[in-house]
Amino acid sequence: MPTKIDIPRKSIYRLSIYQRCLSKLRENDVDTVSSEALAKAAGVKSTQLRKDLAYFGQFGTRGLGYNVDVLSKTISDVLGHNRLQPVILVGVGNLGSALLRYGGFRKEGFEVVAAFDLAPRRQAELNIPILPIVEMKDFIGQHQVKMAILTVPASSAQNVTNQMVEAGIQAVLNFSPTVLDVPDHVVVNSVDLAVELENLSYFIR
Amino acid sequence: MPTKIDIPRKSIYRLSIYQRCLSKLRENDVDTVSSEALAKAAGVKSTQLRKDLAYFGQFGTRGLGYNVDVLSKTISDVLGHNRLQPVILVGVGNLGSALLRYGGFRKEGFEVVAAFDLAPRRQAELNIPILPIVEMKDFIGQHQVKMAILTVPASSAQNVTNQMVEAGIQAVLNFSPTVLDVPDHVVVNSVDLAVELENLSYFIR
DNA sequence: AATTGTGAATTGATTCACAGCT
DNA sequence: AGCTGTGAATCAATTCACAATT
Repeated sequence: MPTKIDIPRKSIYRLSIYQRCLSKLRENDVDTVSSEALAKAAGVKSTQLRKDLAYFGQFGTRGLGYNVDVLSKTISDVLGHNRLQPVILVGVGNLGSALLRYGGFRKEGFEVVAAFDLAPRRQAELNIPILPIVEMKDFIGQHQVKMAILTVPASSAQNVTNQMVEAGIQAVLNFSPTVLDVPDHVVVNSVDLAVELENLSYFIR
Repeated sequence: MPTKIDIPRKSIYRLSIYQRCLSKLRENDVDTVSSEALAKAAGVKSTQLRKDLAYFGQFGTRGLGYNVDVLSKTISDVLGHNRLQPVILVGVGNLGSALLRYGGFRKEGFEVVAAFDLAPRRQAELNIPILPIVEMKDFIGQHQVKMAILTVPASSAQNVTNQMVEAGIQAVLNFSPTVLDVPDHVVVNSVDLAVELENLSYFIR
């Protein structure tokens, strides 16, 4: 794992966006696209798109643009997003169970293989096991799970996170409204709905 | 509205985080806090916290720190987050109805006053009206709603957004996996779950 | 002629270092 | 003595400008 560390996280985010735009182009049987056009679809400047791609190599043809298939494949490779990645979800409340039903993850390459809760209730319509949280550590170890979605209340978020990290989780998508303290080798992305709303409300007159 | 435009959006985000940490301190009857301590709780450097606050004025006492109540009140004022802000939610699918049930918004100062869907089904357990989307424009106008949560499929997101903006919506919290095109006076914050996961997967070995 | 790829310039955000209060 | 507030310095990200390539 050589250079991963010094590529801006924002560039990685944007790669995912470019990827999505490329899929749309592919559906429409477009096979070549300029940085100008792709950047417009992704809502960024064309120079930024080119700089983002430059971190990983050269994929375009001057005078012509990018081959949609090639670029799409390349970005998939870079994002390491080729094999199905197993994920667990912890905290089967309102938000947690909605995300389980949502299911849009699978086609993006993620499979929620199990969910955990302090007091798991059977949910017939979901076809994944909902297990008591005491079994979480063993499960993570046995199934070599590296990613987790955290949808527990703020009060237990840090505690649950500690357990997950101890068991080997390396990446957490955190929906709990709290700041998580994790060791350096663990990555956390937080989505805080209240903060997003608050932020918006600042900008309206 | 003079200076709003040149304060970094990231600072505004962090204000919300500070606010949450302050609430926790208040619950514990702490009445003074240093920038060092508060910054630690928020997961940032103390100089950054002080710089963030400096955009709005001087609220601390040198040698002592900040008064928790005063600072909390001040941040509320800055965020314009004092009166209950009405919000609509559009797209009552899995994610949409989960957010409606979630309800954590109210205590943060936001009230979801109505939800809209192409084919609204009555949902007894929710005590807000779920209305057909054709009534959205009138509703926005009549109730002077300025904020919307968008949870429709990507394919209709832009179309629905155009209608909302025409009716007077000024801020959108977008969960649809697509880039929205809006006029300058409208703010969009996007939460893209698949992108967040993809981003994490890049950083695990 | 068109469009990429990239050093240089610019703009923006963070951190440092310390003067100024209490 | 301790801690805030802030100009200066550093670090990071974006945009410009244009040479290189098809």
